[in-house]
Amino acid sequence: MTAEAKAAVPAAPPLTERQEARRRRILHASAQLASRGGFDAVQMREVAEAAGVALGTLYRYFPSKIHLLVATMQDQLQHLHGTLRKHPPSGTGSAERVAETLMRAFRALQREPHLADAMVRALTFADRSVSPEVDTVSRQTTAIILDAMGLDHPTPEQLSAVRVIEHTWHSALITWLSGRASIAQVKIDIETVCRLIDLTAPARDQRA
Amino acid sequence: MTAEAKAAVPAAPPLTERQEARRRRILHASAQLASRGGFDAVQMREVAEAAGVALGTLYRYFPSKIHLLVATMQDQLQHLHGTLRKHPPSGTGSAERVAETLMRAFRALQREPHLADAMVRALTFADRSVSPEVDTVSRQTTAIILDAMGLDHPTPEQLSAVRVIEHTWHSALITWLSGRASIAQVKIDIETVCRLIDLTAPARDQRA
DNA sequence: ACCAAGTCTGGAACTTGTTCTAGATTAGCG
DNA sequence: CGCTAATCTAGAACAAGTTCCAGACTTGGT
Repeated sequence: MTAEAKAAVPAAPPLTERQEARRRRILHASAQLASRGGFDAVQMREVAEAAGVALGTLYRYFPSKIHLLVATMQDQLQHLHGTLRKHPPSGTGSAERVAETLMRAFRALQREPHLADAMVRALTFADRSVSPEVDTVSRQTTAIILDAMGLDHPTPEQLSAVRVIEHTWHSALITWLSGRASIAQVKIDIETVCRLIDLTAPARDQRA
Repeated sequence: MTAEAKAAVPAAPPLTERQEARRRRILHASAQLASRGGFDAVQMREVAEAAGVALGTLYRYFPSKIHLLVATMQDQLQHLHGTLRKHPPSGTGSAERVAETLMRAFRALQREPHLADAMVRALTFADRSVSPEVDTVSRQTTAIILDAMGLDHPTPEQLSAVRVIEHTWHSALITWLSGRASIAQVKIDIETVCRLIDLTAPARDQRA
Protein backbone atom coordinates (compact mmCIF):
# COMPACT_ATOMS: atom_id res chain seq x y z
CA MET A 1 0.00 0.00 0.00
CA THR A 2 3.00 2.32 0.41
CA ALA A 3 5.60 3.16 -2.21
CA GLU A 4 6.45 0.60 -4.89
CA ALA A 5 4.80 2.11 -7.88
CA LYS A 6 6.56 1.11 -11.03
CA ALA A 7 7.11 -2.58 -11.67
CA ALA A 8 4.81 -5.07 -9.96
CA VAL A 9 6.84 -7.93 -11.46
CA PRO A 10 10.38 -7.08 -10.47
CA ALA A 11 12.14 -10.03 -12.05
CA ALA A 12 10.77 -10.75 -15.50
CA PRO A 13 13.50 -12.90 -17.01
CA PRO A 14 13.76 -12.07 -20.72
CA LEU A 15 12.11 -14.82 -22.71
CA THR A 16 13.66 -16.30 -25.80
CA GLU A 17 11.73 -16.13 -29.03
CA ARG A 18 10.51 -19.69 -28.77
CA GLN A 19 9.43 -19.09 -25.20
CA GLU A 20 7.52 -16.00 -26.19
CA ALA A 21 5.85 -18.04 -28.90
CA ARG A 22 4.94 -20.79 -26.44
CA ARG A 23 3.46 -18.26 -24.03
CA ARG A 24 1.43 -16.79 -26.83
CA ARG A 25 0.20 -20.21 -28.00
CA ILE A 26 -0.86 -21.00 -24.45
CA LEU A 27 -2.79 -17.77 -24.04
CA HIS A 28 -4.41 -18.29 -27.41
CA ALA A 29 -5.44 -21.83 -26.55
CA SER A 30 -6.81 -20.59 -23.25
CA ALA A 31 -8.93 -17.90 -24.86
CA GLN A 32 -10.08 -20.34 -27.52
CA LEU A 33 -11.26 -22.95 -25.05
CA ALA A 34 -12.78 -20.30 -22.82
CA SER A 35 -14.75 -18.93 -25.76
CA ARG A 36 -16.31 -22.35 -26.26
CA GLY A 37 -17.39 -23.41 -22.82
CA GLY A 38 -16.35 -20.83 -20.27
CA PHE A 39 -14.43 -21.45 -17.09
CA ASP A 40 -15.03 -25.18 -16.93
CA ALA A 41 -13.97 -25.74 -20.51
CA VAL A 42 -10.52 -24.38 -19.83
CA GLN A 43 -8.94 -27.62 -18.68
CA MET A 44 -5.24 -27.55 -18.09
CA ARG A 45 -4.58 -30.78 -19.99
CA GLU A 46 -6.51 -29.49 -22.96
CA VAL A 47 -4.82 -26.12 -22.93
CA ALA A 48 -1.46 -27.86 -22.87
CA GLU A 49 -2.39 -30.12 -25.76
CA ALA A 50 -3.92 -27.34 -27.85
CA ALA A 51 -0.83 -25.21 -27.28
CA GLY A 52 1.44 -28.11 -28.16
CA VAL A 53 3.17 -28.01 -24.82
CA ALA A 54 3.67 -30.44 -21.95
CA LEU A 55 1.51 -30.08 -18.87
CA GLY A 56 4.55 -29.34 -16.72
CA THR A 57 5.56 -26.56 -19.08
CA LEU A 58 2.14 -25.01 -18.92
CA TYR A 59 2.49 -24.90 -15.15
CA ARG A 60 5.92 -23.37 -15.45
CA TYR A 61 4.46 -20.49 -17.44
CA PHE A 62 1.27 -20.11 -15.42
CA PRO A 63 1.38 -21.58 -11.94
CA SER A 64 -2.36 -22.22 -11.80
CA LYS A 65 -5.51 -22.17 -13.86
CA ILE A 66 -6.44 -18.91 -12.21
CA HIS A 67 -3.10 -17.34 -13.10
CA LEU A 68 -3.62 -18.46 -16.67
CA LEU A 69 -7.07 -16.95 -16.95
CA VAL A 70 -6.10 -13.71 -15.26
CA ALA A 71 -3.22 -13.42 -17.73
CA THR A 72 -5.72 -14.06 -20.50
CA MET A 73 -7.75 -11.19 -19.16
CA GLN A 74 -4.73 -8.89 -19.09
CA ASP A 75 -4.23 -9.76 -22.71
CA GLN A 76 -7.81 -8.99 -23.68
CA LEU A 77 -7.87 -5.78 -21.67
CA GLN A 78 -4.80 -4.57 -23.50
CA HIS A 79 -6.61 -5.06 -26.81
CA LEU A 80 -9.62 -3.23 -25.49
CA HIS A 81 -7.62 -0.32 -24.18
CA GLY A 82 -5.94 0.05 -27.55
CA THR A 83 -9.25 0.02 -29.36
CA LEU A 84 -10.72 2.56 -26.97
CA ARG A 85 -7.79 4.89 -27.41
CA LYS A 86 -8.37 4.93 -31.12
CA HIS A 87 -12.09 5.54 -30.77
CA PRO A 88 -12.64 7.61 -27.66
CA PRO A 89 -16.12 7.99 -26.19
CA SER A 90 -18.15 10.85 -27.60
CA GLY A 91 -20.14 12.12 -24.61
CA THR A 92 -19.62 15.58 -23.19
CA GLY A 93 -19.58 14.90 -19.46
CA SER A 94 -17.17 12.67 -17.58
CA ALA A 95 -19.94 10.49 -16.25
CA GLU A 96 -21.39 10.00 -19.71
CA ARG A 97 -18.08 9.12 -21.24
CA VAL A 98 -17.27 6.59 -18.56
CA ALA A 99 -20.68 4.98 -18.87
CA GLU A 100 -20.32 4.89 -22.64
CA THR A 101 -16.89 3.31 -22.37
CA LEU A 102 -18.03 0.65 -19.95
CA MET A 103 -21.08 -0.14 -22.04
CA ARG A 104 -18.85 -0.55 -25.04
CA ALA A 105 -16.67 -2.96 -23.10
CA PHE A 106 -19.79 -4.72 -21.97
CA ARG A 107 -20.97 -5.18 -25.54
CA ALA A 108 -17.57 -6.63 -26.43
CA LEU A 109 -17.99 -9.13 -23.62
CA GLN A 110 -21.47 -9.99 -24.79
CA ARG A 111 -20.00 -11.15 -28.06
CA GLU A 112 -17.98 -13.76 -26.19
CA PRO A 113 -20.00 -14.50 -23.11
CA HIS A 114 -18.17 -17.73 -22.33
CA LEU A 115 -14.82 -16.04 -22.49
CA ALA A 116 -16.15 -13.32 -20.24
CA ASP A 117 -17.38 -15.94 -17.82
CA ALA A 118 -13.99 -17.61 -17.61
CA MET A 119 -12.09 -14.39 -17.10
CA VAL A 120 -14.39 -12.74 -14.61
CA ARG A 121 -14.85 -15.87 -12.54
CA ALA A 122 -11.10 -16.35 -12.38
CA LEU A 123 -10.65 -12.74 -11.39
CA THR A 124 -13.03 -12.82 -8.48
CA PHE A 125 -12.02 -16.29 -7.36
CA ALA A 126 -8.34 -15.45 -7.26
CA ASP A 127 -6.75 -15.72 -3.86
CA ARG A 128 -3.73 -13.93 -2.43
CA SER A 129 -1.27 -15.90 -4.54
CA VAL A 130 -2.60 -14.11 -7.60
CA SER A 131 -2.78 -10.65 -6.08
CA PRO A 132 -0.04 -9.07 -8.19
CA GLU A 133 -1.66 -10.21 -11.41
CA VAL A 134 -5.15 -9.21 -10.34
CA ASP A 135 -3.78 -5.89 -9.29
CA THR A 136 -2.39 -5.39 -12.76
CA VAL A 137 -5.83 -5.99 -14.20
CA SER A 138 -7.25 -3.53 -11.74
CA ARG A 139 -4.74 -0.90 -12.73
CA GLN A 140 -5.51 -1.46 -16.39
CA THR A 141 -9.19 -0.98 -15.68
CA THR A 142 -8.51 2.14 -13.67
CA ALA A 143 -6.45 3.53 -16.51
CA ILE A 144 -9.26 2.91 -18.95
CA ILE A 145 -11.76 4.70 -16.75
CA LEU A 146 -9.46 7.64 -16.06
CA ASP A 147 -8.85 7.89 -19.78
CA ALA A 148 -12.56 8.12 -20.34
CA MET A 149 -12.81 10.82 -17.71
CA GLY A 150 -9.98 12.66 -19.37
CA LEU A 151 -8.09 12.96 -16.12
CA ASP A 152 -4.37 12.85 -15.59
CA HIS A 153 -4.20 13.86 -11.97
CA PRO A 154 -7.30 12.62 -10.17
CA THR A 155 -8.01 13.70 -6.63
CA PRO A 156 -8.22 11.02 -3.92
CA GLU A 157 -11.96 11.54 -3.96
CA GLN A 158 -12.11 10.84 -7.65
CA LEU A 159 -10.00 7.74 -7.21
CA SER A 160 -12.50 6.51 -4.66
CA ALA A 161 -15.28 7.04 -7.13
CA VAL A 162 -13.32 5.14 -9.75
CA ARG A 163 -12.75 2.27 -7.36
CA VAL A 164 -16.45 2.10 -6.61
CA ILE A 165 -17.16 2.11 -10.33
CA GLU A 166 -14.80 -0.80 -10.77
CA HIS A 167 -16.47 -2.67 -7.96
CA THR A 168 -19.83 -2.15 -9.57
CA TRP A 169 -18.51 -3.12 -12.96
CA HIS A 170 -17.10 -6.45 -11.76
CA SER A 171 -20.03 -7.35 -9.60
CA ALA A 172 -22.60 -6.37 -12.19
CA LEU A 173 -20.81 -8.53 -14.71
CA ILE A 174 -21.03 -11.45 -12.36
CA THR A 175 -24.74 -11.06 -11.79
CA TRP A 176 -25.21 -10.88 -15.54
CA LEU A 177 -23.00 -13.91 -16.23
CA SER A 178 -24.83 -15.99 -13.69
CA GLY A 179 -28.15 -15.01 -15.19
CA ARG A 180 -29.39 -13.03 -12.21
CA ALA A 181 -29.47 -9.67 -13.97
CA SER A 182 -30.46 -8.65 -17.46
CA ILE A 183 -28.37 -6.64 -19.83
CA ALA A 184 -30.68 -3.71 -19.24
CA GLN A 185 -30.12 -3.93 -15.53
CA VAL A 186 -26.37 -3.90 -15.92
CA LYS A 187 -26.75 -0.80 -18.02
CA ILE A 188 -28.79 0.90 -15.35
CA ASP A 189 -26.32 -0.04 -12.65
CA ILE A 190 -23.43 1.36 -14.64
CA GLU A 191 -25.24 4.57 -15.34
CA THR A 192 -26.26 4.85 -11.72
CA VAL A 193 -22.77 4.44 -10.35
CA CYS A 194 -21.35 6.83 -12.92
CA ARG A 195 -23.38 9.57 -11.33
CA LEU A 196 -20.85 9.45 -8.53
CA ILE A 197 -18.37 11.07 -10.85
CA ASP A 198 -20.29 14.32 -11.04
CA LEU A 199 -20.56 14.23 -7.29
CA THR A 200 -16.80 14.37 -7.00
CA ALA A 201 -16.21 16.94 -9.71
CA PRO A 202 -13.84 19.57 -8.34
CA ALA A 203 -16.07 22.46 -9.45
CA ARG A 204 -19.24 24.20 -8.19
CA ASP A 205 -22.08 23.00 -5.99
CA GLN A 206 -20.06 21.72 -3.07
CA ARG A 207 -21.75 22.37 0.20
CA ALA A 208 -21.04 19.37 2.43
CA MET B 1 -37.24 -10.89 -13.58
CA THR B 2 -41.04 -10.66 -13.85
CA ALA B 3 -43.57 -11.79 -11.28
CA GLU B 4 -42.72 -14.68 -9.00
CA ALA B 5 -42.08 -12.85 -5.81
CA LYS B 6 -42.86 -15.13 -2.93
CA ALA B 7 -41.12 -18.49 -2.84
CA ALA B 8 -37.90 -18.98 -4.76
CA VAL B 9 -37.90 -22.62 -3.71
CA PRO B 10 -41.31 -23.82 -4.80
CA ALA B 11 -41.04 -27.40 -3.54
CA ALA B 12 -39.44 -27.51 -0.11
CA PRO B 13 -40.43 -30.97 1.11
CA PRO B 14 -41.07 -30.74 4.84
CA LEU B 15 -38.08 -32.21 6.67
CA THR B 16 -38.46 -34.56 9.57
CA GLU B 17 -36.92 -33.60 12.86
CA ARG B 18 -33.86 -35.78 12.36
CA GLN B 19 -33.37 -34.36 8.90
CA GLU B 20 -33.56 -30.85 10.21
CA ALA B 21 -30.98 -31.79 12.81
CA ARG B 22 -28.71 -33.27 10.15
CA ARG B 23 -28.99 -30.17 8.05
CA ARG B 24 -28.11 -28.04 11.02
CA ARG B 25 -25.12 -30.21 11.91
CA ILE B 26 -23.86 -29.93 8.36
CA LEU B 27 -24.16 -26.16 8.29
CA HIS B 28 -22.48 -25.96 11.66
CA ALA B 29 -19.60 -28.16 10.54
CA SER B 30 -19.27 -26.08 7.41
CA ALA B 31 -19.04 -22.81 9.31
CA GLN B 32 -16.67 -24.38 11.79
CA LEU B 33 -14.24 -25.61 9.14
CA ALA B 34 -14.55 -22.38 7.20
CA SER B 35 -13.68 -20.38 10.30
CA ARG B 36 -10.44 -22.31 10.56
CA GLY B 37 -9.01 -22.26 7.07
CA GLY B 38 -11.40 -20.53 4.73
CA PHE B 39 -12.69 -21.85 1.44
CA ASP B 40 -10.05 -24.53 0.97
CA ALA B 41 -10.49 -25.91 4.46
CA VAL B 42 -14.13 -26.72 3.80
CA GLN B 43 -13.57 -30.17 2.33
CA MET B 44 -16.65 -32.18 1.65
CA ARG B 45 -15.27 -35.36 3.20
CA GLU B 46 -14.38 -33.46 6.35
CA VAL B 47 -17.71 -31.68 6.54
CA ALA B 48 -19.45 -35.03 6.22
CA GLU B 49 -17.34 -36.59 8.93
CA ALA B 50 -17.65 -33.62 11.29
CA ALA B 51 -21.40 -33.62 10.81
CA GLY B 52 -21.59 -37.37 11.38
CA VAL B 53 -23.14 -37.98 8.01
CA ALA B 54 -22.19 -39.98 4.93
CA LEU B 55 -20.70 -38.18 1.98
CA GLY B 56 -23.63 -39.12 -0.21
CA THR B 57 -26.02 -37.66 2.33
CA LEU B 58 -24.13 -34.40 2.42
CA TYR B 59 -24.54 -34.19 -1.33
CA ARG B 60 -28.21 -34.96 -1.04
CA TYR B 61 -28.67 -31.95 1.23
CA PHE B 62 -26.32 -29.63 -0.62
CA PRO B 63 -25.62 -30.58 -4.22
CA SER B 64 -22.20 -28.93 -4.28
CA LYS B 65 -19.62 -27.27 -2.11
CA ILE B 66 -20.77 -23.93 -3.45
CA HIS B 67 -24.39 -24.66 -2.54
CA LEU B 68 -23.24 -25.58 0.93
CA LEU B 69 -21.28 -22.40 1.45
CA VAL B 70 -23.97 -20.17 0.03
CA ALA B 71 -26.43 -21.81 2.40
CA THR B 72 -23.97 -21.15 5.19
CA MET B 73 -23.99 -17.53 4.19
CA GLN B 74 -27.80 -17.40 4.21
CA ASP B 75 -27.61 -18.72 7.72
CA GLN B 76 -25.10 -16.13 8.89
CA LEU B 77 -26.97 -13.30 7.19
CA GLN B 78 -30.09 -14.26 9.01
CA HIS B 79 -28.29 -13.95 12.32
CA LEU B 80 -26.90 -10.59 11.28
CA HIS B 81 -30.25 -9.27 10.18
CA GLY B 82 -31.72 -10.26 13.50
CA THR B 83 -28.96 -8.53 15.42
CA LEU B 84 -29.31 -5.41 13.35
CA ARG B 85 -33.02 -5.26 13.90
CA LYS B 86 -32.45 -5.24 17.62
CA HIS B 87 -29.78 -2.57 17.42
CA PRO B 88 -30.63 -0.29 14.53
CA PRO B 89 -28.05 2.17 13.23
CA SER B 90 -27.98 5.52 14.96
CA GLY B 91 -27.19 7.97 12.14
CA THR B 92 -29.64 10.63 11.06
CA GLY B 93 -29.39 10.39 7.28
CA SER B 94 -30.13 7.37 5.11
CA ALA B 95 -26.64 7.32 3.69
CA GLU B 96 -25.07 7.46 7.11
CA ARG B 97 -27.24 4.70 8.47
CA VAL B 98 -26.50 2.41 5.54
CA ALA B 99 -22.77 3.04 5.80
CA GLU B 100 -22.91 2.43 9.51
CA THR B 101 -24.81 -0.81 9.00
CA LEU B 102 -22.41 -2.10 6.40
CA MET B 103 -19.40 -1.17 8.48
CA ARG B 104 -20.90 -3.04 11.36
CA ALA B 105 -21.35 -6.08 9.16
CA PHE B 106 -17.82 -5.62 7.95
CA ARG B 107 -16.48 -5.64 11.49
CA ALA B 108 -18.40 -8.84 12.15
CA LEU B 109 -16.70 -10.38 9.14
CA GLN B 110 -13.33 -9.18 10.31
CA ARG B 111 -13.78 -11.24 13.42
CA GLU B 112 -13.99 -14.37 11.26
CA PRO B 113 -11.98 -13.54 8.19
CA HIS B 114 -11.64 -17.15 7.11
CA LEU B 115 -15.35 -17.71 7.29
CA ALA B 116 -15.88 -14.53 5.34
CA ASP B 117 -13.43 -15.74 2.74
CA ALA B 118 -15.23 -19.02 2.27
CA MET B 119 -18.67 -17.47 2.00
CA VAL B 120 -17.80 -14.56 -0.25
CA ARG B 121 -15.66 -16.63 -2.57
CA ALA B 122 -18.44 -19.17 -2.90
CA LEU B 123 -20.94 -16.42 -3.57
CA THR B 124 -19.02 -14.85 -6.42
CA PHE B 125 -17.87 -18.14 -7.87
CA ALA B 126 -21.35 -19.57 -8.02
CA ASP B 127 -22.59 -20.40 -11.49
CA ARG B 128 -26.13 -20.55 -12.83
CA SER B 129 -26.95 -23.76 -11.00
CA VAL B 130 -26.81 -21.83 -7.73
CA SER B 131 -28.71 -18.77 -8.94
CA PRO B 132 -31.79 -19.26 -6.80
CA GLU B 133 -29.73 -19.54 -3.64
CA VAL B 134 -27.47 -16.62 -4.50
CA ASP B 135 -30.55 -14.62 -5.27
CA THR B 136 -31.89 -15.33 -1.83
CA VAL B 137 -28.69 -13.98 -0.33
CA SER B 138 -29.02 -10.93 -2.50
CA ARG B 139 -32.58 -10.34 -1.33
CA GLN B 140 -31.51 -10.69 2.27
CA THR B 141 -28.82 -8.12 1.72
CA THR B 142 -31.22 -5.79 -0.01
CA ALA B 143 -33.63 -6.12 2.88
CA ILE B 144 -30.91 -5.22 5.35
CA ILE B 145 -29.96 -2.12 3.40
CA LEU B 146 -33.54 -1.01 2.91
CA ASP B 147 -34.09 -1.50 6.61
CA ALA B 148 -31.17 0.77 7.31
CA MET B 149 -32.63 3.35 4.96
CA GLY B 150 -35.93 3.06 6.69
CA LEU B 151 -37.76 2.51 3.43
CA ASP B 152 -40.72 0.31 2.76
CA HIS B 153 -41.57 1.36 -0.75
CA PRO B 154 -38.39 2.31 -2.55
CA THR B 155 -38.52 3.95 -5.95
CA PRO B 156 -36.87 2.16 -8.88
CA GLU B 157 -34.11 4.72 -8.68
CA GLN B 158 -33.49 3.92 -5.07
CA LEU B 159 -33.43 0.24 -5.86
CA SER B 160 -30.74 0.91 -8.43
CA ALA B 161 -28.71 2.70 -5.83
CA VAL B 162 -29.14 -0.20 -3.46
CA ARG B 163 -28.01 -2.63 -6.14
CA VAL B 164 -24.92 -0.58 -6.77
CA ILE B 165 -24.22 -0.51 -3.06
CA GLU B 166 -24.46 -4.27 -2.96
CA HIS B 167 -22.10 -4.57 -5.90
CA THR B 168 -19.61 -2.36 -4.15
CA TRP B 169 -20.03 -4.22 -0.91
CA HIS B 170 -19.30 -7.61 -2.43
CA SER B 171 -16.46 -6.48 -4.59
CA ALA B 172 -14.84 -4.43 -1.85
CA LEU B 173 -14.98 -7.45 0.42
CA ILE B 174 -13.19 -9.48 -2.20
CA THR B 175 -10.40 -6.98 -2.61
CA TRP B 176 -10.01 -6.91 1.14
CA LEU B 177 -10.05 -10.69 1.48
CA SER B 178 -7.43 -11.09 -1.21
CA GLY B 179 -5.25 -8.53 0.49
CA ARG B 180 -5.47 -5.94 -2.26
CA ALA B 181 -7.28 -3.32 -0.20
CA SER B 182 -6.98 -2.27 3.40
CA ILE B 183 -9.76 -2.05 5.90
CA ALA B 184 -9.57 1.71 5.65
CA GLN B 185 -10.03 1.55 1.92
CA VAL B 186 -13.09 -0.62 2.21
CA LYS B 187 -14.51 1.92 4.62
CA ILE B 188 -13.89 4.73 2.17
CA ASP B 189 -15.46 2.81 -0.68
CA ILE B 190 -18.55 2.08 1.35
CA GLU B 191 -18.90 5.67 2.40
CA THR B 192 -18.35 6.83 -1.14
CA VAL B 193 -21.00 4.61 -2.65
CA CYS B 194 -23.47 5.48 0.08
CA ARG B 195 -23.45 9.03 -1.18
CA LEU B 196 -25.52 7.73 -4.06
CA ILE B 197 -28.40 7.41 -1.67
CA ASP B 198 -28.73 11.12 -1.13
CA LEU B 199 -28.56 11.55 -4.87
CA THR B 200 -31.72 9.52 -5.27
CA ALA B 201 -33.61 11.01 -2.37
CA PRO B 202 -37.09 11.89 -3.58
CA ALA B 203 -36.93 15.43 -2.13
CA ARG B 204 -35.42 18.76 -3.11
CA ASP B 205 -32.47 19.71 -5.33
CA GLN B 206 -33.42 17.73 -8.39
CA ARG B 207 -32.55 19.59 -11.57
CA ALA B 208 -31.34 16.98 -14.08
C1' DA C 1 -46.72 -56.07 12.84
C1' DC C 2 -45.52 -55.76 7.76
C1' DC C 3 -44.51 -53.92 3.30
C1' DA C 4 -42.96 -50.53 -0.12
C1' DA C 5 -40.70 -46.31 -0.91
C1' DG C 6 -37.62 -43.35 0.36
C1' DT C 7 -33.29 -42.25 2.96
C1' DC C 8 -28.76 -43.09 4.92
C1' DT C 9 -24.18 -45.45 5.14
C1' DG C 10 -19.59 -46.95 3.80
C1' DG C 11 -16.81 -47.07 0.31
C1' DA C 12 -15.20 -47.42 -4.47
C1' DA C 13 -14.67 -44.93 -8.69
C1' DC C 14 -14.21 -41.02 -11.71
C1' DT C 15 -12.70 -36.10 -12.96
C1' DT C 16 -9.73 -32.38 -13.14
C1' DG C 17 -6.26 -29.30 -10.94
C1' DT C 18 -1.66 -29.82 -9.31
C1' DT C 19 2.90 -31.99 -8.29
C1' DC C 20 6.73 -34.91 -9.25
C1' DT C 21 10.26 -37.61 -11.82
C1' DA C 22 13.44 -39.31 -15.28
C1' DG C 23 15.10 -38.62 -19.42
C1' DA C 24 15.53 -35.66 -23.93
C1' DT C 25 16.41 -30.88 -25.84
C1' DT C 26 18.06 -26.38 -25.95
C1' DA C 27 20.75 -22.25 -24.79
C1' DG C 28 24.79 -19.97 -23.50
C1' DC C 29 29.71 -20.24 -23.28
C1' DG C 30 34.63 -21.46 -23.46
C1' DC D 1 32.81 -28.34 -31.08
C1' DG D 2 31.75 -29.93 -26.32
C1' DC D 3 30.17 -28.97 -21.61
C1' DT D 4 26.79 -27.48 -18.14
C1' DA D 5 22.68 -25.56 -16.55
C1' DA D 6 18.24 -24.61 -17.63
C1' DT D 7 14.17 -25.96 -19.94
C1' DC D 8 10.90 -29.16 -22.01
C1' DT D 9 8.45 -33.71 -22.60
C1' DA D 10 5.77 -37.70 -21.37
C1' DG D 11 3.54 -39.64 -18.11
C1' DA D 12 2.74 -41.32 -13.36
C1' DA D 13 0.94 -39.95 -8.98
C1' DC D 14 -1.72 -37.31 -5.73
C1' DA D 15 -5.75 -34.30 -3.88
C1' DA D 16 -10.37 -32.95 -3.47
C1' DG D 17 -14.98 -32.39 -5.64
C1' DT D 18 -18.45 -35.31 -7.40
C1' DT D 19 -20.90 -39.57 -8.71
C1' DC D 20 -22.39 -44.29 -8.03
C1' DC D 21 -23.69 -48.47 -5.79
C1' DA D 22 -25.18 -52.26 -2.65
C1' DG D 23 -26.91 -52.98 1.46
C1' DA D 24 -28.97 -51.29 6.08
C1' DC D 25 -32.27 -48.26 8.25
C1' DT D 26 -36.65 -45.18 8.64
C1' DT D 27 -41.01 -43.78 7.62
C1' DG D 28 -45.78 -43.92 6.41
C1' DG D 29 -49.59 -46.46 5.28
C1' DT D 30 -52.38 -50.76 5.97
